[in-house]
Amino acid sequence: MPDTVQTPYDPHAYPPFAVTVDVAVFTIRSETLRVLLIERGEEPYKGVWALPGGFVRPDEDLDSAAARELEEETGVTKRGAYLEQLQSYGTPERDPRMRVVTVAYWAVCANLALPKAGGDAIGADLVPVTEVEGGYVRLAFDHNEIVRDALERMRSKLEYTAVGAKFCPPEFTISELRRVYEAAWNMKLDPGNFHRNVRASGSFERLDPERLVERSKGGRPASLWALSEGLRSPRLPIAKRRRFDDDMDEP
Amino acid sequence: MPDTVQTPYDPHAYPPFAVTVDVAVFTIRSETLRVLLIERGEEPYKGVWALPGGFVRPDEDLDSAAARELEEETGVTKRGAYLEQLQSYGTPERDPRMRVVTVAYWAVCANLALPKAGGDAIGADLVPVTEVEGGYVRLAFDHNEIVRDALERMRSKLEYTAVGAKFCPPEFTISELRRVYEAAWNMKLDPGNFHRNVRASGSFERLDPERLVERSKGGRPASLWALSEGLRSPRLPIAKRRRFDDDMDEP
DNA sequence: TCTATTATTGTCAAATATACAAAATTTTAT
DNA sequence: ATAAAATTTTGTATATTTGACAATAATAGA
Repeated sequence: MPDTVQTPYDPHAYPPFAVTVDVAVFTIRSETLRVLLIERGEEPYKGVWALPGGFVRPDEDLDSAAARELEEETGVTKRGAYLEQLQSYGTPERDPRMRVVTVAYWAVCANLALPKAGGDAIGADLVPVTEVEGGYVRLAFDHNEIVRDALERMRSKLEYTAVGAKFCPPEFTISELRRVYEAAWNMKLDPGNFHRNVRASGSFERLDPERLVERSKGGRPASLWALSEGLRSPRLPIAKRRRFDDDMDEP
Repeated sequence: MPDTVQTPYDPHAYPPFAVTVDVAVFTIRSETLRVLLIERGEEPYKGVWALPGGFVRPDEDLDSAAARELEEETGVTKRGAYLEQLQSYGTPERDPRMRVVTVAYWAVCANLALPKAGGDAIGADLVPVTEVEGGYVRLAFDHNEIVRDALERMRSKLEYTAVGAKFCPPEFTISELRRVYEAAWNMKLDPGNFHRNVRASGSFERLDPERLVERSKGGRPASLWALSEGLRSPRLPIAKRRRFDDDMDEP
């Protein structure tokens, strides 16, 4: 810009920032979409629930820092999960200590073990996202906003990618996958139509002529399926987020 | 994590980072989608083309910093453009001077004036994105990657939001809007179907019984349209990115 | 006036989605 | 053992949406 005589800012004084990563880890437990929260053991916000996260190390990539935080809190390595950058948050007052910009990530894990407190956390839990979205759980910093944005991104990605499979173990039935969508979107989906969409998406493949029983409760045994290769974008959406009768919320 | 006796990292030593914003400003000029680039006047990468950007000031919001950079380089205020955060880039070696994390934004402007050099730029230009995507223009830092990601996000948002209208002046014809899509996706769209989709999207409204002529070349005069209110998500996609005969590239 | 050009509306067939029925194959209850 | 219920899977009829393209409208320019 046309810098006049008096420049209000010296571009050579790089203002010092701290940079952190925070990760919204989603999983499904007892038919409920949950987010991993830790209870902070240090000021600021000591004793308050927050997303797992921490400072990016001097020689560490942002993605690596997020993967490290993910593994520290869950024991799950990057290969066993889906991890994607969301966006950054950096209002000047978001951390009372100093100027901190956080790079937020979201992750999806299958069958997350009940987390143990560790590091600077005095507690940890898998909290139903309805409690966060409903405002019943107040999080530290701007983490309520981050969770809201992460949920929106995750729910939207379910429509046109195969990321939903990351909520399941490597081998899963189509009904198990459908229950992922039903928990994440809080709505019922038609089993027949969902089945057809999964097959047509081209993102999944049936495991040989196997059958699965164990999943109790009677009914015809289901075939096992797996992600066909990596996590490519499927040609067709797995499911559209539209209403299907039932007592659940509308989208 | 189960911190053992020897912790490999002291969490109280906040590693100092510099934080910048970089903005990929898109516009359309002579039927061509272009991105605003500046020629750096300072080391590193002096004389190399780069995205406009700069350091976030100590008391400045990230969005404000991006809006400031946008206005400094284009003279366009946030109200006249669309500005959205993309994501952050922070590999340790991306800036040879020091550890810099950049928060990338993308913006859409209508009728951008040919930019003047200013500040730490010795040149500026609106470069066709094909030259950047084709690898004919090598940008400073990781800005080639940022432009690629910004393009992908922008093109994808054209499908299900009304952001394309921001390439046009406040009042525009449906054909002008169609040419935005055609330039951005590098493909022809069927005029009739596009017209129907715009009307059905619910994101635009026709300006009273006005007509427009001036847009030379003969033909029936077109109605003027405008974004109906802010930039909400339309109920229906404006256009699907599928082929329509012609000599342009396939999607 | 006649032709070319662009805008707008309309039409029809193909593709897709939705609702729902039916068949297959198991567990659980009687 | 038999019946009933549950669950997966395939199929089908209808409605909706899309894509291709025709038809009409309204102008500029020759």
